[in-house]
Amino acid sequence: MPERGHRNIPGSLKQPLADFKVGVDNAIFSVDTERNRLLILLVKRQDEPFLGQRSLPGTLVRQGESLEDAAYRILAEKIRVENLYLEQLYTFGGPGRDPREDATSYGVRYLSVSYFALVRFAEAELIYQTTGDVAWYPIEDIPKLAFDHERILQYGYQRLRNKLEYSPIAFEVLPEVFTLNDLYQLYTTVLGENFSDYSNFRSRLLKLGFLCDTGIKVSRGAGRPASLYRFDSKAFAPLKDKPLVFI
Amino acid sequence: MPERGHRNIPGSLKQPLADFKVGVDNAIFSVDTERNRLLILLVKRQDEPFLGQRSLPGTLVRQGESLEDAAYRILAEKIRVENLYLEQLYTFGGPGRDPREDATSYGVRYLSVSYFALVRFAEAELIYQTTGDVAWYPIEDIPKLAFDHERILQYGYQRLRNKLEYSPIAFEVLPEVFTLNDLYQLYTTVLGENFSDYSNFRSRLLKLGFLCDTGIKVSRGAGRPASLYRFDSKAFAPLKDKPLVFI
DNA sequence: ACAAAAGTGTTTTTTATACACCCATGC
DNA sequence: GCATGGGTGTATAAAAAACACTTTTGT
Repeated sequence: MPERGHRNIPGSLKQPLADFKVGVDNAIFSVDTERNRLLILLVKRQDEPFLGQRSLPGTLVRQGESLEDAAYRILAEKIRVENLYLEQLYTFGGPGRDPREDATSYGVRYLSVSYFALVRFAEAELIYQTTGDVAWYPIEDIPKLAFDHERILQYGYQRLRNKLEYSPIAFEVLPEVFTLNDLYQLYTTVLGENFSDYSNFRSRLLKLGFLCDTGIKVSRGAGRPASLYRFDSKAFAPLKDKPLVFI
Repeated sequence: MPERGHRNIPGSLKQPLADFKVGVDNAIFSVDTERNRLLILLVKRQDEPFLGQRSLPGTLVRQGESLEDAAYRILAEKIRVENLYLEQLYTFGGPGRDPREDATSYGVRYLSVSYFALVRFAEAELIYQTTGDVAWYPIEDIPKLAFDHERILQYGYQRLRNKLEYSPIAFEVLPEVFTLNDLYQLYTTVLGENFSDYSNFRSRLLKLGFLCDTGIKVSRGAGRPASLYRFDSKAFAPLKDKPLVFI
């Protein structure tokens, strides 16, 4: 998703360097397996610009702070969570992406390094300053967002779907033990209903050998009780860096 | 490849914002199909810090210039090329990654947005200021690089191998028409000898249906003349966004 | 007993892998 | 005519996809 435009700057053989503030914006995803919904965390902006509008949780990088530090800091301000997966997403830095930039006088620029995160929904606890300033939104029902955050969100959604197919991020976000149906629900919620048959999904994953049956059965309403499984990261290690597909 | 460390800043509840200069560094790859070598473009630094040392071609972003603009600008300063593939790679921005930063006084920070590029070797023409300031280096024989550029290079190399497997970047970098052996050589050079049998590689690619035989034969020394093929981007379009593997 | 959810197995189709072999040219 | 690289085909193994069926629970 490259940034286009601005290929030619009028009359600038030795334009002076731009000064930047660097922001970090997080696309934090979560899967509500109960209601089968993919959720994204949005905040209501408390400052100008875009005051009152929704945006991804973001912050500006402070002195002495790394990009990832800043990503963790803003995450921790909005949500309490034990388990999460976080990685860098993309950097958006074209001129004019932030209204605080003065278009004419070449003032300070605002660059955004975006991060992608996946958190465990059940244990995630939102931190409110005022009610409604932080909330989960289902991915199919996103309001208009501040800045270029819709683009970041779409980019993150794409990343989530890709990652799910070839890396074990699902286990970062499921409880310690889970049923194979929990796992399947997570996949269907993100990738859609017809990504795979349950029984094929099941046998493929078990054959890979990094899910171990705890022997414990759990009954959820009617039907036969399901086995609880655990992700065995030791057994997974040799599969790392292999061309691996889960679905 | 997340950046670690600096999780806790001593006594900083409201540290002031950091000011940044933003650099763009390009990992520009090329494949010399004649000599079967994967090459990376390096420059000899003309300024402090790391004066005289090799580095990826990089530049600082100027006023009014987008990140991608800057990437194209520095590329165009070092190399003349008609066809290329370019995409953003990763952003490195931890404190202390550039010696120009004053570690104690919290001066301006230097952030690097890296770009990955693949260019057509045969038509790429290096632009010298002084002889030897720009040169191709085989990937197995890289000197010590300035800044954290070794890390960027490794990250780019990984990206190249991944991209080659599931996206048609090879055709951006091959001549307009090419033999299937040219294509195969390119793949083996980047991915290693035993990634696939030639005849299987061949039939898989032809079955995908986006390579069309021009009918023209070309003879290279001894042996039966080979057909020249052309990449048909129209025929490829429907395969886009499909889980597609070339090798 | 029967619906509901879990789990197993079987059949068919497709794809991957490893080769053997034929073809057209230069020398 | 034979070495050299180009190109085709086949036999086997493995994986993907579709789906029928059994098991164990709650009601």
